[in-house]
Order: sequence, then C-alpha cells, then structure tokens
Amino acid sequence: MQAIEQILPESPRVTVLRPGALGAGRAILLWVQRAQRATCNHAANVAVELANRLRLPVIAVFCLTPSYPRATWRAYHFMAEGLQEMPGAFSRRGIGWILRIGEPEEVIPALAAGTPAAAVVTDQDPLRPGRLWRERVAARLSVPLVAVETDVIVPTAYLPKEEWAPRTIRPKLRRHLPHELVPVPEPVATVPARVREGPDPVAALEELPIDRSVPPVAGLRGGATAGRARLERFIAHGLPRYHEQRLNATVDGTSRLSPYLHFGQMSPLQVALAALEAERNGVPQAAVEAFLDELITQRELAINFCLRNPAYDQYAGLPSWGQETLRRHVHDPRPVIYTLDEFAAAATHDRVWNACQRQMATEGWLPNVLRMYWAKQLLYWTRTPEEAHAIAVELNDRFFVDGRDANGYAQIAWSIGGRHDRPFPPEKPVIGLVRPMGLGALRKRFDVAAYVAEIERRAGS
DNA sequence: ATCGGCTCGCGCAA
DNA sequence: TGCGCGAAGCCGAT
Repeated sequence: MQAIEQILPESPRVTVLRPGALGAGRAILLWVQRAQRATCNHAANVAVELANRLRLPVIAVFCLTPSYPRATWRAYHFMAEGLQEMPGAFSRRGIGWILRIGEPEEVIPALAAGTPAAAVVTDQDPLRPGRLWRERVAARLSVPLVAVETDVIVPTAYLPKEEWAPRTIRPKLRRHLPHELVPVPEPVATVPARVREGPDPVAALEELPIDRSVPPVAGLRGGATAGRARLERFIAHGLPRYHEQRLNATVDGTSRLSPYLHFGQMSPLQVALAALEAERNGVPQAAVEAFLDELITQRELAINFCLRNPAYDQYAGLPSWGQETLRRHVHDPRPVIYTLDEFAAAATHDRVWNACQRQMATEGWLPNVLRMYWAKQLLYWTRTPEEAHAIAVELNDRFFVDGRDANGYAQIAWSIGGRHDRPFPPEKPVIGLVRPMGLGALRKRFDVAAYVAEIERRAGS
C-alpha cells in the first residue's frame, strides 16, 4: 500500500498528523472541525483530490460535542444553523455528510474503522482544545490523518516563531500575499457519495448539556448564507468609509463577520478577495487597506499568538514588561472591587462599562474599541491583574458569539498586559506602563453618551 | 487643533 | 552597537 506522504500535494498548508500506508478503505473521511464550510476549503480540496485519485468517495463528518469548554447555547445555536446548510452545500461537490453527537476521539476512529476509510483529512485549529482533539484522534486511528490549514491567508508554517507586534508580522505576511490572495479551485468528487446521516443539528442541541443561561442572539443567523449576505452588506455600506469609522461605536461600519469567521462558515480568503474586488469597483484604497490590515495582519497575529504561546489565554501569556509593570502596582489602592457575578450583571458604578457589558450579554458582540475599554477597566476593579485577566477571558467566552477565539485572547492580552503593544509612560496607578484607555479616547472617536443612551434604550424596550 | 515626549524591545544597518 | 519606530493614549506646550 502507498504511503500517504507520497501522494499528498507539496504545500505548507498540509501536515501529516499520522503517517503510514493508506488503508484498504471504501472512502476518504473529511473530518470537519474548524472550517465549517463546503467551499473555499483547502481541506475539502485535498480530500477530494486524494479520493479522485484513488477512485473513492468523500464523506464529510462533524462531531457535535457537548464537552467544549464553556460551550453556550448561544454559540452552539449559531454554529448549528451553519451546520444545517452543510449536507446540501457538500452534495453540490459530490461529498457526503454525517453528523454525530460525541467526542472526536471516539467518533472519528470508530467511523474510520467502520466505513472503512483509506485516510482521514481534517482542517487546522490554533487553539488548545482543537489541537488536543487532533492529537487524540491521531493516536487512536489506524489509517493516516492529514491536517490542511484553510483558515489563514498566509500558512502559519511561514511564521514558525511567536511574533512581537503587528510591525514585525506585517512585512512577513505581505511578502506572501501575491501568492496567497488568489481564488482556490473547487474540485468535485468524481465518485459521488450519497450518504446523509445524523439528526438536525439545531434540534440536537436540546439534548446537549450546554450552558442554557446564555440564549441565542435575537435576529442573528449563523451559516454561510447569512454570512455572505452580511459580507455583501458590509462591502456596499461599511467598507467605503471603514478607515474613518471603524472606531466609531455608534455607526454600524464594521464588518461583524467575526462569528462567521470563528466557526469557519466563511473563509478569510473569500472575504479578502471580496474587498479587493470592491477596490477595483471604486471603494477607496485607504478603506480596503485598513480593512485588510484587520482581517489579515491583526487576525493572523492573533492566530500566531495562540499557536506559538502556550499561555495564550492566561496571565503568563502577557509580555514580561507588562507582567513586571503590573506587578509593581499590585498593591496600589483600587477604588472598588467587584465580583464576577457583579461584572456579568453589568452592575458596576460605570454607566459606559455597564452599557458595554449589557450589549455583550444581549447581542453577543461589542465594537472593537469598546472591547478594549471594557477589558482595561477590569484592572481597576479587581484585586490582582491575574484576576482581571481571568474575568475578561471568562466573560468573553461566555457572552460573545465569537468567544473562544484567537482574536479575543489576543485582544485581552493586548488590553490588560500590552501584548503586541508597547509601554506608555508616565507610569500610572494600577496599570503602570500599560497603555491607558479612558473615556477621553472614546470621546475622541464618537458620542459616548449617545452610545450609552442607545444601549439603555434597547435594554429597556 | 496639532505635536513632542514619555518607555521598551525588535529588526535592520553598520 | 546604534538607531528608528511602533494597535487604537495622555498631558502639556504651542
């Protein structure tokens, strides 16, 4: 039997997680985990090309697991709406679909043995839970496992070290963009798979032991179709003035695509190509440049942080200068201390902060500039910076539809401890040299009172 | 209204 | 080894 390494495409996106000879299987399994979409998916392409060569069908599998840390009804509902579209979307490429409830390390090896599969192809995830799943599945499989990276524009293999700041990663990413910012092919399976198996994912949530205290967001729909509609709306209305308005929390000028990107319902490449297309159609270059810096530089810096720093969601993940300066001020008096529950209930003395927390709790989203203000204020109202960091992660992951995401962990590390940032003297009480961000910074960008009034109005109605 | 200075550490030039 | 410069700030001088 042929070794898997010999028939895979030579690509920095492809990693063999379990080497070996191809099994005498009847299908290639495509284990869908992070890239929950049927198009613009390099993992699906590798699976289809491999299967076509072996004259086998491709079957996509998704494991709906109840055990994901801090799994909420809100996030799972959004994800499940996306999963509902997948059997149809995959069938247009001749790919089958199986949805199973259970842990990947049980479901995937059992399915691979039962089918039987010649090999398993999956996507990549920079976060700890996804990496652990892949390790455990690889250990239990008896056929090869191949991971294909499809949720970054520039493959992470080109960035083997932890990057210091946007200015260090930007030129490295830029060098690769001419080669990476091109449409991906959409090969169709020549041996179609007709299998459609598994419960309706939204209905299946009823049975899962997830956190029901955080309900789905009213009026927000998950899935590739809703994501595409939002992308088109953003390109038409938000993108042309993005460079002027992205820090204005009272204008809906940001893309709000992060939940769709988080669950892989959209590909960042597809979004970037749409922005470049808009530039050819007359959208100002400065606007597109500012947007692509968020989508590519900042997003892939966050992914690099999570992939290369084992403490990405912990206090130890802050840079040493940040930890040291916070340490020096750990005994500075704090005017008031709140508990996690008081924060979660938006019950502080700060109306602006409470408005942020309220929007987060009801809409599962917050404009970027307010995420920073929100996180930085926690330093003043907790006993230690470790506690501030832990509370930020806890509330981020509980309430945001795009929680448990590399972007969130990087943004918290930036806000609280200056990761990817620099010191800002003079040294101030509590925060030391960490860049301050008070109401003044917000007022420079938008009408803060109008923002608070709008959130309080929505909460009252 | 705009501007420099404030600190730290990286990346590059020399 | 030196030098320029930076995720979204703040303060005070002009």
